[in-house]
Amino acid sequence: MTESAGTQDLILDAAERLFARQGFTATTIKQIGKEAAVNPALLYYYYDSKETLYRAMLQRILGQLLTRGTDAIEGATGHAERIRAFVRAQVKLLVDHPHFPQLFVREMVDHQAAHATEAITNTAAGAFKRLCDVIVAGQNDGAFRKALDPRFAAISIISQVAYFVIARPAVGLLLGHSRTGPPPELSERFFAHAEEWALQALLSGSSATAGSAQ
Amino acid sequence: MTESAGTQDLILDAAERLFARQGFTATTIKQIGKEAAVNPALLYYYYDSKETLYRAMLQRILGQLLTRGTDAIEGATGHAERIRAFVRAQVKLLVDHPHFPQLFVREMVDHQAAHATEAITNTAAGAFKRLCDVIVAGQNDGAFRKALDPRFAAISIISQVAYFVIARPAVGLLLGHSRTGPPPELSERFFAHAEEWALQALLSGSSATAGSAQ
DNA sequence: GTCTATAGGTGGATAGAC
DNA sequence: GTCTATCCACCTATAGAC
Repeated sequence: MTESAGTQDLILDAAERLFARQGFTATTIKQIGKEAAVNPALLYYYYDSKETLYRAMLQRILGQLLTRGTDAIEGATGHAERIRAFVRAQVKLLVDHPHFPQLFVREMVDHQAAHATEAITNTAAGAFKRLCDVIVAGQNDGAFRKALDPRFAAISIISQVAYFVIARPAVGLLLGHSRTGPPPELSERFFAHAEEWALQALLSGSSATAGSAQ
Repeated sequence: MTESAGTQDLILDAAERLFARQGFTATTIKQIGKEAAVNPALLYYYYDSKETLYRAMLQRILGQLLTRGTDAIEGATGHAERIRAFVRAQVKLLVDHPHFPQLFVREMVDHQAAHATEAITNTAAGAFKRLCDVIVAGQNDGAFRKALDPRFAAISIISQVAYFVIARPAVGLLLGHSRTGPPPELSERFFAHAEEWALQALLSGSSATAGSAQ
């Protein structure tokens, strides 16, 4: 289909890189033009304004993420495996779209998710709800603790990997490395840990109640 | 001491609000002057540049956070209570300094924590290490699972509350509310959940191994 | 569709009066 | 210490040739 990437794709790709790295205000039209190797004035042929370009860029990446189902969950057998599959899918998504975490968090702090409201609402009705359903199913089968609020549990599960990639510089420093983040091998180990952690928090049958451990 | 807040404090307060809300580039000197009710040119009497002002503002809030110990941990008796105390201290810190999460995350994405490296390193040697020590102590006493990497466990614990406040608009939407975030009562319940979640993930004595739950 | 040239506006920063 | 006035650089956006 797109044998050679069209001019629009070049522009959107460049905009995605720069907006992710520098944010909306710090990124200039001229930078985007240079990064995309097209004339800056050309951006106004395709988009009405910088704001419009930003929205188009954001909608494109959000669309890519949404179409990408969480089918891995259904494929997995057993409650525990479904949870693991979800975490692995989350990791894969963030690894495949390295710009997403920064764009997402910028959209949070810069616009209170104003441009991503619809996408997040769809996520709430899609992937997030599926994770909640898996948790509820596990609770009904007695595998997972019934005292848990499934929505809260889902957020706790998501937060581990999300925070790890968003606060990458801090995590790097906390783990004794540099602000460029932990080395890949260590990240891999954390992601494996995240699966275990989520499962242990979910599983019923703990011999000690939370309040009694000394 | 500071009967009436000095001009510098007015400026730093205004800068803190605006930098947190809008970020470095989107915030102008004139806005800060207006917000602080002082003449914009006056900022250059106290600070060499916008960059210098930003750094002063950031160092001030980081200093406030660092001096604030995690003494609650030592005060608590029992491994479980120490974990709970840590999470509660984290929540209190973020509630008392509502600008901090946004400033922190902006420093991550905008500068890769370049201006916060020292503060984070101190955290790594302070509060974070204390949390790790509590986990190790619990492991040595057989209360907490020995298979856990204490540093990873600490990050998983921290991530829950951190992500909740950073991604507040998304969390609000996922929980069925608006992008202004979940209502206070719901946030309180999540923070209580976060304590339980962390403990259950830590506690040993789960009857099922993670891999065998069906 | 793509480029040149430039208008119009704003931002960071300074000079200098008070 | 605080304010007025202003300079210069740069940014978004447009007009118009090709």
